[in-house]
Amino acid sequence: MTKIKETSTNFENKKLLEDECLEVYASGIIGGQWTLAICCYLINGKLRFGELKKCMPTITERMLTLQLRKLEKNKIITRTVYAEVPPRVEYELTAIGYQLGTIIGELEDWGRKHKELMKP
Amino acid sequence: MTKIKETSTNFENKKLLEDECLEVYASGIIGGQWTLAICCYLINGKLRFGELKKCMPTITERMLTLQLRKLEKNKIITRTVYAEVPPRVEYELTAIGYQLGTIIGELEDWGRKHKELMKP
DNA sequence: TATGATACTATCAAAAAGGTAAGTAATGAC
DNA sequence: GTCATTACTTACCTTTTTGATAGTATCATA
Repeated sequence: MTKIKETSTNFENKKLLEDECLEVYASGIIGGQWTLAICCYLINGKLRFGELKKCMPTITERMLTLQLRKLEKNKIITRTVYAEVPPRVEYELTAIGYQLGTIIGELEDWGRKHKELMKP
Repeated sequence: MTKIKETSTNFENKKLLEDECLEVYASGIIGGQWTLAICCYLINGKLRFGELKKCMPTITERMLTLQLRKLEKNKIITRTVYAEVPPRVEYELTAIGYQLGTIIGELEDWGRKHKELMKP
């Protein structure tokens, strides 16, 4: 998750697919390794950087930052900085972010069924 | 998409997240670059390898094979080989595969809204 | 005998994603 | 003056995913 090379075949392919396939487009936005997890925690209300980190003890600060930036850029969350020391920054889902709730619920149900199916 | 290193931190992190978060688990299964697209085409009925390829002209045969194998391993699709020459292989969604229909629909709706929102 | 169709495999290289570790800025508490 | 706190940033490295290209098997047809 650094800069992407806008000349790669990979980049072209992604763009083409997302252009003609809204579900691929959507999954590209919420599809990062930690993205959905972050949204899950935020769906219960805003959280600070450090609180999110505590929710996901294995994420590195770098990754958390990158994911949050990406989510912010995609208008899934808002970022509010309070001019205090030490700094306080709060993250909250936007309207369209909260609308992921349904999808998250569906994924959860489907995931449960699927996991059950794969058990034996 | 070849063999994974089961000792990497990355692998550990994924496993942990998927263990405690069913939506992350689910998104891991349908989250590949071409996975959802394949499912979308299959949702209208079974297709042959070559037909899928025609649906997605930019996918390489290697990638298509890899994705189909992964989907098969995860019991999202079935693979039927007919003993003919030249060979004929058909892919079809399983029951749990077809149940992705709801999620795909939701993703589509959300994607449309989101795309609209990002326009200006 | 050569060609074509189909559904793959096998290598190798490139790109993207993720991890490690160290450093920064501001300020209040000690 | 040193330390702790918080939310990062930076540089570098490893792992994972994806792409490019060429090759395989089988038989029917030309």
